[in-house]
Amino acid sequence: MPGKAHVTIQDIARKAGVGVGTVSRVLNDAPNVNPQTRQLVQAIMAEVGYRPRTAAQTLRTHKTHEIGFITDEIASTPFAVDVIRGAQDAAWAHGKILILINTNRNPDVLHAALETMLERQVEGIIYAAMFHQPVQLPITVCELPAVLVDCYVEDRTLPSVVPDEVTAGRLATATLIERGHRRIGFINNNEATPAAVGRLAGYRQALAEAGIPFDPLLLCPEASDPDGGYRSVQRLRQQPDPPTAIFCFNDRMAMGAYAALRDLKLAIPHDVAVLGFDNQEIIAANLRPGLTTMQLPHYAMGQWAIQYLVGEASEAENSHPPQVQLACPLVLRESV
Amino acid sequence: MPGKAHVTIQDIARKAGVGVGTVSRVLNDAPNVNPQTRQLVQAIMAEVGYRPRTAAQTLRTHKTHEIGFITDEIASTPFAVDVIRGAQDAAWAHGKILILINTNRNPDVLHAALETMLERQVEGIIYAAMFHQPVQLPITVCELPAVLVDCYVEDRTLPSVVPDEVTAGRLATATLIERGHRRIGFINNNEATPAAVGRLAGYRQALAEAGIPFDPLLLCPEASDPDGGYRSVQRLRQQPDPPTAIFCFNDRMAMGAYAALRDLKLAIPHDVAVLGFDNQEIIAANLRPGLTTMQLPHYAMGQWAIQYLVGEASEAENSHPPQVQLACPLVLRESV
DNA sequence: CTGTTAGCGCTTTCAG
DNA sequence: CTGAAAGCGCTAACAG
Repeated sequence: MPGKAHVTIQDIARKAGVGVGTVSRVLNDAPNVNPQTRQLVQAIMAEVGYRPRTAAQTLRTHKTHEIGFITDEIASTPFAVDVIRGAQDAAWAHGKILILINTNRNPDVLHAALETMLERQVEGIIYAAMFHQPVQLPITVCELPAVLVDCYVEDRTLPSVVPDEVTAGRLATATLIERGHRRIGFINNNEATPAAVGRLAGYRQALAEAGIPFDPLLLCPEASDPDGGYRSVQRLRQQPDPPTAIFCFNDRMAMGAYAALRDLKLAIPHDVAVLGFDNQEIIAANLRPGLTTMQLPHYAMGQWAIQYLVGEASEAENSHPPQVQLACPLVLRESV
Repeated sequence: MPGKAHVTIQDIARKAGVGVGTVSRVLNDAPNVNPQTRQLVQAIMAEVGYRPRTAAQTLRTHKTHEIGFITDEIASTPFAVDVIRGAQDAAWAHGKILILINTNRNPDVLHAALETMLERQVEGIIYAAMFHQPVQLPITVCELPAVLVDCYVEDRTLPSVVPDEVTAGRLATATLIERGHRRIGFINNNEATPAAVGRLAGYRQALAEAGIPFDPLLLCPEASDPDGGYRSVQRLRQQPDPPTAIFCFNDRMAMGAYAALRDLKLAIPHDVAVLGFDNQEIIAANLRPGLTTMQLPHYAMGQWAIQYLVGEASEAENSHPPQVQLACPLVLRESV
């Protein structure tokens, strides 16, 4: 007598003195079952610790309740986990489970990952990049519903959800303008990413709306780290008519800006207001004074991706794959 | 004629003029197949884009190649993703795929998650906590191989992998001693976690090994945030014989220590050396001078968990579940 | 080396 | 309301 075999629907059918069909029905909460019978069957199931085998159900129904989640690289940014969290929470709420594969930016792995997911018959695929960027994907993705998170394909043939960089840049700048500032410096990332381009557009838009002319002297493209922020502030403050407020591409640059301002004996926000981007708690909440900053909608993007995938069926072949932009909330602290 | 049905092994068998058995054999790289036949079959498979259905294989073989990964809460610490990365990379290397469920510390979700994984017949379960701690788990886990990451059960009945806090505390302190310091302050977390208790033990051990008497005045239990670090340094430096080196429970406290030292016009490391814990890049690499700190083996723990699960079969009912402690490497920068 | 034949455990008509 | 029967797509003997 080998190790105890798996308890099947047959076993419990026999013990209950009913047919397997009936057992299957109570298992799936089908309505047409005699309450008495149902109770009996359930009791026996509980007693023997019966557990349906997912593989068998899947083979029969062709429903896996799985969603593939592929990332280019999980690690890079600390808040990127929020995308996973958002997706995971939403998936669980919808009775779906997440299959996770990290490609480490390796095209071969990506290809294999896609293949694996196709073989598993996942119900949809989420491809998440760790920062807002255009991507190229093997066409295979098209074989089933897919959503891009924090990235998009140039030809827009795949649905995608990204942060609304322009509005965020505009909101950040407008916040500074509302505080009475007219000379607002923008320390931008010197790489032409969607984030840099979008936020700059938003910055100019806010300026225009307030009737403030754009001054190229106030724009500082730099390396997106603390040093870049430090150098930019030095440069900015050397000008004849220096900015009284500074909008930084990210919190790390803002960190450098704080250091530069301190070295220049300038008080925040009294002498110069500073506004960051990313809301990296470790920086934003711990800087003195607390850094006012914009928050990326990572959790919301992960959530949206799942919701789109789950609801997609009802939309039946929508003409254009949606290209959604999610708002970046302002996190107000004491630096403006 | 409905939407094209899935291409099965039967289809390709027919097209190739062979039996399904043969097709199955080439699919599984079985040795006993005529090279000619194999090529033919493979060609046809490629041509029609055949893809084996995982569910069918699983139902038949009872092998899922899945490993469940359960976390208590993904978000809290930014470096926690490294555990996932380590596990994911190792899993992929072993042909296993990860099923991810985040419980948000909800016992009901945990229970349901376990149930789901059992139904899926995962080959093993990893339960990862987001910081080193004892945990309680429903016994269900015992039904299949499980590994605890960054946590353990009090009775040690489940294998677990955690950071070697004692050795880390000893190494950190010894590093300071080597630099010639005799008065070494330890700003510890004021909660009695394994990390706090272990590192303190290591601190005392290193002191003892160097023949330096332990001075309770140099021990500062505090809230593990920048403010706690700031306050501690103020207190420590007020003493008649103040420490010339400070070991901080984490980088955030070290961040506060830097601020306090700056306010006291004390230079790092010239006047006072500072050593942190966690190697949170955003802090450690950006502080001036760069913070020397200890690194938690997150990636390695995730990796170890998978390797244990995969290799476990060969160990055949080992008497005691292993309780592994992984080393925390020292990351040398300029603060000591 | 290869075709045939049983099922894996479950769902789903189809008759009662 | 319920039992019986037919597979889902694949693997694994078992005879050739």
